[in-house]
Amino acid sequence: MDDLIKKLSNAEFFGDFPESDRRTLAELAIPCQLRVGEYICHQGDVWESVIFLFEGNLDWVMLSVGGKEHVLFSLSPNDVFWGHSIFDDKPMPASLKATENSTVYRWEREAILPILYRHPETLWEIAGMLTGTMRKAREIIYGLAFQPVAGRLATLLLDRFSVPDDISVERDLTLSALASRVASSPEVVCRILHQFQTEGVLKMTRATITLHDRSALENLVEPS
Amino acid sequence: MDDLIKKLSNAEFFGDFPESDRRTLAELAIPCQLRVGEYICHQGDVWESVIFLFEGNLDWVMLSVGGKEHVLFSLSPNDVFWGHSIFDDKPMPASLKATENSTVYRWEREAILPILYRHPETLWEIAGMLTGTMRKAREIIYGLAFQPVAGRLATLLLDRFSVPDDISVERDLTLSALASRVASSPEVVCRILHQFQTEGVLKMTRATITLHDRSALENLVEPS
DNA sequence: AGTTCTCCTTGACATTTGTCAAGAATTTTA
DNA sequence: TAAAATTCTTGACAAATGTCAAGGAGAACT
Repeated sequence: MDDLIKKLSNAEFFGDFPESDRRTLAELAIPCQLRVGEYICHQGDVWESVIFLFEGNLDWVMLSVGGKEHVLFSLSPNDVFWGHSIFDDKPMPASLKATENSTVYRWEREAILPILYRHPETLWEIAGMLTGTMRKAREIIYGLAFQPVAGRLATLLLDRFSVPDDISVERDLTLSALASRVASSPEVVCRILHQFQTEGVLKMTRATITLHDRSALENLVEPS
Repeated sequence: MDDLIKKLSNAEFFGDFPESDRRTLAELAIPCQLRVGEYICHQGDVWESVIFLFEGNLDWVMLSVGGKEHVLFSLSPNDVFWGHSIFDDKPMPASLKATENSTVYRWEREAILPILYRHPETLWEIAGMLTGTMRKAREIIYGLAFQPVAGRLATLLLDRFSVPDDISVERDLTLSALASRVASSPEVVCRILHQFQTEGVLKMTRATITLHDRSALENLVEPS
């Protein structure tokens, strides 16, 4: 409990609240334990909740009628996520799925609104956050509309290699997981990765990927 | 001027303001006349403005490095649009381009904020509107990630034929315009439309499209 | 150690989509 | 009305992507 209060002080929105409000928040929080693969919210449900990810990892996943999945982004520990339904009472446009065993604290709209009203400036922050999400969505649309799979994959890899001097990363995503992030199939992703290897851009083992030519990836993004 | 005040009373957000605030808004408004093809805001610019579309039509257009365009949505008369930069001071992710000669009223952030602060509930409405925009973005991503061009085109046509008993619509969009809305090329759109015609789904003349089989289009959307 | 399971890899092939080019049809402009 | 510009249409071809199938490699479990 005290642990939660401490963590909340570093969280978006709640970090600027006075200690007393954070305490109230912690008291009202509904804890949820999620196993890998479990969902905390389902596409199509009206879900008027806010969550704080204490530990673990959640993917924001779109499901197609045909059963395919597209992962738009992930939540990491300390992230706060506002269910769309809170703002407009409509069904959720995607699902939140645990990719690791996760600990989540959840608030219902009715529980959190009174606290929120005490801090009008938070609403402005929320607008900023929503705008940020729209920008992310725009990047995804840009990739899908203008870039081939190789370009989207390059973007994803560059994101993983974001620390400039860290040339090696663990292969923690399966080909299927990669595919569902670039809206393609595992086979195609496999081929493109090996093509990168053939071109000397990177080197793969079963456990890691080592980047040899960052600029080659950068040139692949938005080629012309 | 009085005309503007009257129109603002039917607009989102401002419609619930007291008359006096609408008057102030009208006084502060910066009028802009746009010719077809002109832009009111450019992708990449920091643009801290709100606009009210008095007359005409604006497209929200993404430009790729390669010079291609993707139209995400359009603004119609009476629509209010909040520049992203207002909320987070970052550059605009797309451009607003006039597709007809248009009359627009614009407010700078500094001008409109004081009025906004008098109506805190408006901030909640803004959050709802931003959420709606995110839902639209999600639909676009869904189409690009899971549906072939024919499916996206079917969606677009169904949208045009939204009035159930109106079987005929004007062809006011060129093939290029259609293509830039489904992220494809004019040739491909042309072919698919003719294919629809061959299948008896619709009939085209140079000026109109007549729908013969609505359910065929509906079945094309999210096929399996 | 052996079995089972998942994941990776690759080839072959079909389908979709993009692109170029050329000519016809139409509209706009002079 | 003639000329110019745009738009539509079609064929031919290339490139990208999806899909199926089969086998191999490694990890997990018993």
